[in-house]
Amino acid sequence: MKIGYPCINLSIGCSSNRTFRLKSYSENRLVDTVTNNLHCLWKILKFNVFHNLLFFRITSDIVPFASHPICHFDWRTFFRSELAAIGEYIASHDIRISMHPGQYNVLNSPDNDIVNRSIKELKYHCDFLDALNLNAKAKIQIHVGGVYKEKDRSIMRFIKCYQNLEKSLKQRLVIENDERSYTVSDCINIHAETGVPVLFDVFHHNINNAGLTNSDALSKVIATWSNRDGVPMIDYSSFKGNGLKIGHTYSN
DNA sequence: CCATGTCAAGGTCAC
DNA sequence: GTGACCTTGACATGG
Repeated sequence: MKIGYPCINLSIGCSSNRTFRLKSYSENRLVDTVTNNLHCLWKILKFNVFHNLLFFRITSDIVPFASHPICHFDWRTFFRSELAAIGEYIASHDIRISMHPGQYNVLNSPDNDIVNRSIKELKYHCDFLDALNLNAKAKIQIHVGGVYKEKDRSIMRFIKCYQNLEKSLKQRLVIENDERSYTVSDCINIHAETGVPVLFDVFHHNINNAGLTNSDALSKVIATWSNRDGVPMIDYSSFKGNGLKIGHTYSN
């Protein structure tokens, strides 16, 4: 089993999440920021290897505004050698990688523009992992999306959209149960139609479990991961007594 | 220099 | 109907 954490390392004094305001966008600003972010990512990964933390979620901010219409910069070519070097380090130390695009990615929205923007953003994540030359075990985790007061049809829209995604993206995409709308059981049903692996978020499940125990949920989600997808990923986080969220760990 | 309002984006719920 | 919340930090403005 591998254990890790998402995005931010509080111990080494750099951030791979650095970004800037859209208003201050420029190519120079982007290059500066991505240079910093990749450099810091590299430091984080080395720190992680030293501490035997072989699972890491790379921040979506690693290339700010990558899928925004304002960005025409070919960052994959510009940073080719750095990206390849980081990818090689990841592969040689057998580090497991995930990414988790934010809540604005909604593949089942009734609004086509929102769906298309979401696909573009997911493609950026896919491009980044591709640029690291990582195999299909490096995953992109998303939630199913909105309910729109018609859950069955909303699930159908997700399935249709997923089926029409290009293969390279489908190979990396996994869905995660959320705390409100789509439970593990819902995700398992979507898996049955699409084959998409289900990432088990224990914390969300304990808020909204639809009568399924942790251990039943666990055995069901594990079965959705094939050899090509790698060891199943689990998202585990906890609350401090006062209700503040104190952190995440992940295992796989 | 520091405090604090705001940041690309959607959906849901409390009020 | 408005605003807080979501993975949370960090940018950017005004003092």
